[in-house]
Amino acid sequence: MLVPTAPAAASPAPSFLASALLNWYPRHRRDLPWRHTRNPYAIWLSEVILQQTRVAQGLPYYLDFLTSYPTVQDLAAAPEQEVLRHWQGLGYYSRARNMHHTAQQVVREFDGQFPSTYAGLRQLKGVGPYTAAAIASFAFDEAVAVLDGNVFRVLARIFGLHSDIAAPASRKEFQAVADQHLPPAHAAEFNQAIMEFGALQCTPLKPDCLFCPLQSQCWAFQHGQVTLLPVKAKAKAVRTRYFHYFVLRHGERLYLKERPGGDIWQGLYDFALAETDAATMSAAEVVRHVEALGGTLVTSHVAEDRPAPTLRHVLSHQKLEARFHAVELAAALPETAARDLGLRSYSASEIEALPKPVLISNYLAKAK
DNA sequence: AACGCGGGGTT
DNA sequence: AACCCAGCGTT
Repeated sequence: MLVPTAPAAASPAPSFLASALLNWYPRHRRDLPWRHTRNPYAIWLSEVILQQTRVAQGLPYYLDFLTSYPTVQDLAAAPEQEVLRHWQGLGYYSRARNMHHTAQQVVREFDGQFPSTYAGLRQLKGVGPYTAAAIASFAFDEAVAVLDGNVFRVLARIFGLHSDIAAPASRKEFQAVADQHLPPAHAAEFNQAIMEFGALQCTPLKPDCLFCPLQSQCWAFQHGQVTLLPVKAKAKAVRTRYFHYFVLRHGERLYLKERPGGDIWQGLYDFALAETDAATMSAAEVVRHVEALGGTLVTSHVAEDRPAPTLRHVLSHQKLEARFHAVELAAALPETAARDLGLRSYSASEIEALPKPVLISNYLAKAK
């Protein structure tokens, strides 16, 4: 513990950055629902939803989750599949699985109370450095600076920091600067302000430097390097994958399958799948695959004249080209074979209730 | 330190 | 088409 050389009651003068941001924030802040609460559960919910997600995209999910699960006990008591269904369309589904796990842990081990410190929050699954700092400051006024994409960008420009923000080693440098400028008595306000400033004023492209209150003190503006900062390593090229889905129908029911771990969309449901290195698949090969699944086709061939509908789906790290081969079965799949393959038949209303990737939702909406 | 993990909006 | 978003967990 450092012993202050000045009287303990005297707080240091706020930095120019803190002064400017704390003046700017109340004039420009958006009115967002999670800014009206000090409830750690609601704040945690909003922060997990907003990881790598824009406010506009996350807002309806936040409202739905608070309505469906008003308390951490409600969330903990829900089946994981139902939680994933509510999360459907938000992406990065491990967030939902971790959130559900953490809700159960908070109820079981902490009597429903969230840890009230950064270090305590950091122990929770799905709560990393950013989210722990956000909850600790917003809900408990702990003096710890948040570091997210906005903060990296603002600090890089204001102070002319040229370290690659994609490199984990840069975090220490940026965290030190952020902590240095954080006014301990206004931690929550400062954290909200610097992120909002990054989101609205100091934007990635075409920042509003003309009307920026920090213009004269901004290293990047003064040196004409606003467009060059922050420095960020380019993401590696995305790979293309070719999915061939077999949409097996028997009567009014379709066969679906829960996706395993180790790939995209863990815990969500899609159809029987063959991944190949070719975009197309011959009718004969479709028949072969279906028969390998134990399926008996109504007709021995698949119509060649009606090509399988193709949907392209872009993820940040993969490009998917998916063909949907619709097949009518003459009989239900053999029980044991279906179970070994993880395939089960579902009615339309059951399918509606299953968590599904957007790609599958899009196909079902289109095929209707 | 590097990598995998979604989906959507903006330019 | 490229970039980015209130990041985190695993290896």
